[in-house]
Amino acid sequence: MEDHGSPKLESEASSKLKSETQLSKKGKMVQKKVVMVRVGENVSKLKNEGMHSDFLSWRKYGQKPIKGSPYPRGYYRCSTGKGCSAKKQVERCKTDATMLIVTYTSNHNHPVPVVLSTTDSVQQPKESESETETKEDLPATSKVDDQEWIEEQMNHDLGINCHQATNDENFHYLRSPICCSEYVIIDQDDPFKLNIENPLLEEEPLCSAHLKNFSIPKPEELDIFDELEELPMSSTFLNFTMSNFLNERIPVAPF
DNA sequence: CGTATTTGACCGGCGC
DNA sequence: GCGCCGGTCAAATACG
Repeated sequence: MEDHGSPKLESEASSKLKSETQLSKKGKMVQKKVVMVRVGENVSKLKNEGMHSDFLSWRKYGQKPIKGSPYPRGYYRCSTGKGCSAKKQVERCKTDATMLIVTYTSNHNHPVPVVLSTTDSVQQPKESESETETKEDLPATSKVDDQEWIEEQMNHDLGINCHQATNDENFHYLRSPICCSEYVIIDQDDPFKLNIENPLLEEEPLCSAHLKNFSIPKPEELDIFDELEELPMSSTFLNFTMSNFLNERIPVAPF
């Protein structure tokens, strides 16, 4: 779809990922990771990054209105690797339109490109993941664009408050939710419940004040949110997604 | 023209 | 057993 002509001011502010393995309806153990991503007003702009915002190519194969939520849920399948069964679902939090709920299921059956900081290069993928990280599999369209865009966004939106991201070593952590505001761990059973109750939301993390400027949903913005195909993926989200999806490691910085 | 996205239809699981 | 709901498929459409 078309974006809404908004300037490149995407304002995702934070994300949090929870990963777990759970039994599917069929009794199979499936890995499921739920990420909440706080996005700002300009989510529509992110459409350009939506399909490869986590350095993978995601192909949308469905969208459904979800009971109890005013926003539809989008279904995406990894198209980076042939036959890759990795999927993700993207929906907007019914209680906070600025929050995106991204659920990852299945594993990638191909090397997952990681364009993270040098710190990530130290991390090793879990054996169970059966994934090897290389940067060779990067979609040509995302490799450069995302990096450039991420840096631009960080300098614009977060870097001011959270330090200037000027080198790779800082890259990862500077973009972490720890620095950059609200994030919520989603419970598989009732994500919205935790969204409301999570004390973290009330603690006003470091940069939340700044980020809230982007987070206050205005009526016209909510209209935009109705278009879930506009995938507001965040650079913060990228880092968490990639690092956790592969390594189950969340860098925790002291508050 | 090839590829990605949209969207209605279809299917299976679950609760009543 | 039936209806609801979530997830997937696939044809049509849009886009580069």
